[in-house]
Amino acid sequence: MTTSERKRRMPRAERERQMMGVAEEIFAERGYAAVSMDEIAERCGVSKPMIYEYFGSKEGLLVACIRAARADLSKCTLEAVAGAGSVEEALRRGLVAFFDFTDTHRRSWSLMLRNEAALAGPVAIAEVEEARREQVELDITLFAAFVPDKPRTELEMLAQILVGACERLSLWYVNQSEVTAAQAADMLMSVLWSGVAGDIPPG
Amino acid sequence: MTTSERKRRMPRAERERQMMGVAEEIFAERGYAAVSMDEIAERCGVSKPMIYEYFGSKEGLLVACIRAARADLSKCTLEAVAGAGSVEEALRRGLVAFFDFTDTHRRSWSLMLRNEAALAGPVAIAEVEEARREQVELDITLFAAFVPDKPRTELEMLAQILVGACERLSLWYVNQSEVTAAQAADMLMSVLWSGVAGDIPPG
DNA sequence: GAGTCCAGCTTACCCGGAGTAGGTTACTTG
DNA sequence: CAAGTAACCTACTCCGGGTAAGCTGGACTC
Repeated sequence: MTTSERKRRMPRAERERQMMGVAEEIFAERGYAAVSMDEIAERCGVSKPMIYEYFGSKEGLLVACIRAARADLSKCTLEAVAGAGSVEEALRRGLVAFFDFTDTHRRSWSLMLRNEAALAGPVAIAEVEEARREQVELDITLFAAFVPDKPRTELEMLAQILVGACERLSLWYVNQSEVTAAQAADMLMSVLWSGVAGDIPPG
Repeated sequence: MTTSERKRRMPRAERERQMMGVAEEIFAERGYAAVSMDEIAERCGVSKPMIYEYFGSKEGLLVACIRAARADLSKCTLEAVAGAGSVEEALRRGLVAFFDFTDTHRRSWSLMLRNEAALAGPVAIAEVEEARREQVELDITLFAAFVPDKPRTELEMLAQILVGACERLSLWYVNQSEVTAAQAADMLMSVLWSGVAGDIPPG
C-alpha cells in the first residue's frame, strides 16, 4: 500500500474485488443501512459512479458480497465432507469445517447473517436465498445417505433444522470465549446422533 | 370504519396501537426498508410528525412492533408449557404452540424474523435481542429439568440449537402446504429426543 | 360563557444519501 | 500518431428520514 500505489487505475476485475473487500468489511462491521456508498467509494480511492457501473446498486453490491462469502463457505464444507470415509464422519467433518469457518472468517459470516435481511428487492432476496440453498442441499444429501428410508419431505425438515441450529449456535458462540468450534460441532453432532440426552463425545 | 370515523382525534394509547398495527402489516409484507414513514402516516390518517412524537424514529417504531409480537409469542408458549404434567410434555406443548403461532400469526412472525436484521442502531439491536432472549431462557429452563446433570454452558448451547431449528423450520414450512404445525413440532421433538434416526411418533 | 391549558394535530421545511447524465483522461493497438 | 475504448470524474436530481414552529378543539375553572 505505497502512496504512489493508491491512485492507480485498475482493471475491472481487480477493482471489483477491491470494492467487494471494502464493502464486506464495513457492511459486516456497521451493518448495511449504516454505510453510505460515498464512504465505500472514498475508501476505494474512486468516485461513486464506478461502483454503480460495476454493481448496479447498493443492493447489488451487497448481494455480490454475500454470494462470494457463501461460495467460500460452501467450498470449505464441501472439501471437508469430500475426504470422509463414512457418512457419520462426513457429517462431523462438515460441522467442524462450518464452525471453523464462522470462527476464522468472522467478517464474512457476520456479513451473510446480519445483512441478508436488509434486502428489500425481490430479485436480490431470491439471489441470496439461492446461495443459501446450496448449504441445505448438501445437508439433504448427507441425511439421505444417513437415514435412507426417510421421505424427501422429512429429509428437508432435518436439513432446515440443522442449518438453523448451525446458524444460531455460531451467532451465539462467537461471543463466548470458553467454547471452541470443535465443541460446538461435537454438541450438535451428539444431538443429531442421539438427542439432547446424549453425551458429548471426547473431542 | 365509517367515513365520519376516519378523521377523529384519538387518545395517545389508541393511536399508538393503530400505528403499530399498520406498521406491522406493511413491514411484514414488504420489508422495513421498502416502507416509508409518509405511507404509514397516510394509512393512519395522520401526519408524519405524530409517529415521531410517539415512537421517536423509524427504528423505534419497528422495535416497538417486534417487541409486541415477541411478547405475544412468549405469552402463547409460556401458557402452553404451564399446563404440562411432565418435562417432555412441556417441551412438546411448547413446540406445538410455537409452530401454531408462526402459522396463525404469519404477519407477526414475518415481521420479527425478516426485519430484525434491518436494525442498525446498537440500542435498537440490544432491545430486540433482549426480547428474543426470553425464548432462549424458557428453553434453558426446560432443558435444565430434562437433563439436570449438564452444565449451564451446554444447556445454553442446546437452547440455541433449538431456537435456531425452530426459526428455520418455521420459515421453511410456511411455504409448504403439505406440512402442518403439528408435524413440524413432532419432527423436532423426535430429533431432540433420539436424534435424526428416530421415528416421528404418531400425532 | 369567557378564559386558559394542553394533547393531538398540521404545514413546511432541512439534509444526507441513493442513483444518474454527460463529459474527461490515459492506456492500448493498428 | 490517430483512434478507440476502458477507467474514471464532476455535478447534479430526488426521495425519504427527521424537525421546527405553530394551529385547534375540547375539558376544566371561575
